[in-house]
Amino acid sequence: MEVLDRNGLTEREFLEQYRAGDYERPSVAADMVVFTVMDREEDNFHKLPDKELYILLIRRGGHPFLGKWALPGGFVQPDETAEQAAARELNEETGLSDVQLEQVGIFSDVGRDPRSWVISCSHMALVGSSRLQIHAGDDADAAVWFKVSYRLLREHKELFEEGYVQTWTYELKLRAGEEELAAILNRTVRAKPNSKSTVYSIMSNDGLAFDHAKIIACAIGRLREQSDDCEAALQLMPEQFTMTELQQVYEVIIGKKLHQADFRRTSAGLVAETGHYRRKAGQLPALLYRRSWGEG
Amino acid sequence: MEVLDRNGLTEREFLEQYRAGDYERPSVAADMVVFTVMDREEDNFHKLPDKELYILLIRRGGHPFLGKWALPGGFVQPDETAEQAAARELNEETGLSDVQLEQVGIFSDVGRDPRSWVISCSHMALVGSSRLQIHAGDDADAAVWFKVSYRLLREHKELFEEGYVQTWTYELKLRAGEEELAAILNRTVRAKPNSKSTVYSIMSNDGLAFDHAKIIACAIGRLREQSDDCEAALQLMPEQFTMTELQQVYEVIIGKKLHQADFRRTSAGLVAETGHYRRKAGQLPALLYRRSWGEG
DNA sequence: TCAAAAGTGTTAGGAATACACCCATGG
DNA sequence: CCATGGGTGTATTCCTAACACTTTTGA
Repeated sequence: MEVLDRNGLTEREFLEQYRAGDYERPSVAADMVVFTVMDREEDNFHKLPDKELYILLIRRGGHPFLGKWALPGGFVQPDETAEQAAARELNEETGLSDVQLEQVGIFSDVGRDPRSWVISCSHMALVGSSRLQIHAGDDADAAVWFKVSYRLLREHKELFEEGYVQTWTYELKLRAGEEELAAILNRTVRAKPNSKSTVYSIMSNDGLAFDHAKIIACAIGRLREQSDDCEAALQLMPEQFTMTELQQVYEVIIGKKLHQADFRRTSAGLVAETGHYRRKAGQLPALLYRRSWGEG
Repeated sequence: MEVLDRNGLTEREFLEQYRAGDYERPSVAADMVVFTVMDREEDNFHKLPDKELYILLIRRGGHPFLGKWALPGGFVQPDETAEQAAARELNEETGLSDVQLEQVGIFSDVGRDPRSWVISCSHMALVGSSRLQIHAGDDADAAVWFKVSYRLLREHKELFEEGYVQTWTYELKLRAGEEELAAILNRTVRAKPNSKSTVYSIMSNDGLAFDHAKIIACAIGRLREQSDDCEAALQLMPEQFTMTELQQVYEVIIGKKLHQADFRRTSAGLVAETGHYRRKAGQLPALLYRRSWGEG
């Protein structure tokens, strides 16, 4: 059935004569916060290596922010979705494919890119360290893993008659060799009877390009809050692992310690015994587990 | 300190000579799913009016999708964030301001707009029905509240060696007077050892423009899952309300019934008694409550 | 010998859930 | 009178956090 618009055109005729308006359009970048967890060297022969959270950054080779560090990413092209663009960029830069990408959000602050109008469509990904070594070095001249430290400095809450304003101040520190980047971020929640909004803002920033400190903070926040079970941790594990290793990775992700017995109980449904054991100096042999898709 | 790039330019010199590349750029639309809860007429003098969930749609007056219904929204402009654009559009179309806007996500499927490359940056908002009547009619010639029905039709899970695929099929029905829109949507989760992704897809669609059925489904899903307390419901309430009213609104949002005594216990910390009573025919007078920011 | 991890068991407290009541109202 | 909501009390189940304890290993 042909429907005519006010100019008497059918939809097909309309589309044929359609020319995109010449108003201004933004570039849309797909940026990525790629997380991994790696071991720290340990001296004590008894202790298992501690796990630490890392993200991938790339040193900028041109203006603006020349020499600063930025999230990997690139521009979305007309023949792909934002997710596909992120996956493509990740593959080009690290050789990785088949990783879970999750949207973090849109970052569209005015002036966030001094060159021109660029909106960032940010994603996060979790990549197991066992998969990393395979592809290291591709485009990795300037791509470096930075150890993440993200901690709450202070919290402030002010009550008003009709709501409240609560501010959390975080310190973000990223370290790789000599390089040390730091930023202070505020997360502000403004609650009124009919609205409640969360806003991140950068208070200080040393070494990170654009508003990427904000994107990283959002991603870490998301990582911590969304992980109510160890789903996320399981994505970072190799095929076989001990329960303690899984727990360590999970603890690094959510940023707090758990009790061993309880962790084993709650995550029992997500893993299965392999029957093999891992032997380590000075300790009891540990049963190796694998991911299980049991009856979920 | 002046850093020079490979062309010997300072950052300032670089930015002065910078011209945006002439590769293709998308238009970025800020679309909105505006929810409200309204009463249904009741015949029984004893019963309180039932609450029902509504969303706001606008009839398209031009190609493409002429005559179909679409989410309110508009294009993001260079001097505003995506959030601000959504707030501005909402204000222009309904007169509402000061509402909570939350990001639902980016929708960038290739070909989602037949005219040209348009990416939708979607938000959702909760608006109390008491605030609606004030501003009705502004631009509301074509803006209509549709009653929402969103229910699970079937669920399917298939296990593989290395993961599983789980699909939920939902029926989305929107009704306003004679107008009835319907869509069938699939939510598919693909889990593999190192990735887990959720994808929505439209199986059938009668009356909704673009991929807006998908956006609506995402927003409803978000609404239901995120609401672990009645925070969201409180945003829809007028200044004073009875606990039963609050419970009704909350039940409509999450799509299930709760027990009265338990609801009162769990939400006790979020409200405070006003001391006033509401009298209704055939019932005990009910204590009116207001929102409270107590010691949260 | 001993620090550290592997592994199992028990307990107390709190939240969620389910019922079971009684009260007041006005068509 | 009585359907309906207003409001309170209480038993039960479930989950979680916290603690306690034993075993094994190799430098």
